[in-house]
Amino acid sequence: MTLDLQGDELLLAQLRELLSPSSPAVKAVESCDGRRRRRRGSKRAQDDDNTTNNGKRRSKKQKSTSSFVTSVPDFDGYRWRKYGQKQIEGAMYARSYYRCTRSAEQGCPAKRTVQRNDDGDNGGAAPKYTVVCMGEHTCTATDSLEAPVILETTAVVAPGIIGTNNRPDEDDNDDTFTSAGSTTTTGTGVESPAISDITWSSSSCGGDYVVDDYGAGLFDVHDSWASSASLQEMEDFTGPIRSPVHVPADGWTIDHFLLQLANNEPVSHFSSAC
DNA sequence: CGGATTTGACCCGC
DNA sequence: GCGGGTCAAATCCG
Repeated sequence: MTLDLQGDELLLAQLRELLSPSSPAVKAVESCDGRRRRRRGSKRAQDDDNTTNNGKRRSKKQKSTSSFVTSVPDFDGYRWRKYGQKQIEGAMYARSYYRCTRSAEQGCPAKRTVQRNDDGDNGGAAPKYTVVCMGEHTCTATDSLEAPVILETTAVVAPGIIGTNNRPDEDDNDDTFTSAGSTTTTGTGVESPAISDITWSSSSCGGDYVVDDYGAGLFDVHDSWASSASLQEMEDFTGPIRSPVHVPADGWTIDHFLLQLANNEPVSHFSSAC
């Protein structure tokens, strides 16, 4: 994955630019550098006697975590709500903390952190992000807008999915892409997340392992299809799914996919529809 | 107006 | 004590 990858990422970047106007995430970025947010004081220091010590603190250990590296971190099929951002020691970019938007309604424990990799120069292409998922989704997708549909190509993007910033020229808060905001639905709410050359690893079963080749092979790039299929068509997922789209089985969630990858199992849900 | 984001402070494991 | 993870008020934005 050297030259081809760069080409793919170039294409990705171009697609991002094409679709970015529809992305609220980009707006967020723009607003970020456009005007500085006013400092807001936290009242914590004043009334911390009853606001912080009410036993609501987390337990730091998460049972199962899985991580992967992707240039499209906002792919997931779920909606995420950002609840924190932190500059990590030794990391060039801040780490963002997300939890499932249904954590409140349905008590979904799923969380994830997204951190842009310090991969320096990648030719202005999409930067890579390390996404660490913690906990599994217990929320149902029935009432949500997410009906994960995996495209086979890394270059294919869902409406709004890639509208995230991924701007290599941002140096500080460019990981403020919004996963939640990017999950714009089209009609039936069918979503078509795209995975771009992901590198998976899992610590859920002890010991990390990387499935770089696996992921790369799974989501092989089909430039020809990606470029021949018009973006308009791709945006219209209310209709029948086109052949290059892999439709997951019932009850599929990204977690299943994560688990399968983590267990080095064949991803049977992704039957080749080509 | 309600949901999402920002961000400083706080908590807690190591 | 340090640093990562979380909280929650303030703010933004559609």
